[in-house]
Amino acid sequence: MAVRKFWLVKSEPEAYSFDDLLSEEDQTAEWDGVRNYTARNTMRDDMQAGDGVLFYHSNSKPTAVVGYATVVKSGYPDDTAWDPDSEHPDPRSTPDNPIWYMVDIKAENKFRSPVTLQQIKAHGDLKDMVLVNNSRLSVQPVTNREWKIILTLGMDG
DNA sequence: GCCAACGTTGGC
DNA sequence: GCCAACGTTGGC
Repeated sequence: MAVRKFWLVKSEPEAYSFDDLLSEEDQTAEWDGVRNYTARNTMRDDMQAGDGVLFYHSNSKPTAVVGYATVVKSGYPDDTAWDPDSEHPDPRSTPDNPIWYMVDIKAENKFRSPVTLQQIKAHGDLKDMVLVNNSRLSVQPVTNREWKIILTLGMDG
């Protein structure tokens, strides 16, 4: 079995919040609509069932990791790309030649205390997080150590 | 609402 | 292949 890896996904809570994920059937949703090549590559090539996912709220008060989820289905073509009625249609992407990919994630736990960006920036062992250094990437890797620290802060903090 | 940082597009 | 212009993200 492959080594479990860890990731962070961002969402504006007004668009889709962690509570929205929790209220899905099976607390599971397709992580669709991502239209950035770096994030696409991560979902298509790297994310595997069983991996851990931190769920971050951007453009919110406060901006924070609010819970965590698990990847339940690895990368597969994002069919919303060729749906003209979807929120992020891209006519260049077709079923025969998909450009964009998504994964399925399942909510696990909501944090008792959200871990704010402010906390993360102030924490010596979290300063190197991609979140801090490339604030725009919406699907990004998290180290094993960062995962443990944030889970501890969120569940016990 | 502002604006810096970043990603993408498209002319050359 | 370069790079200027443009659009978007996201913190503040």
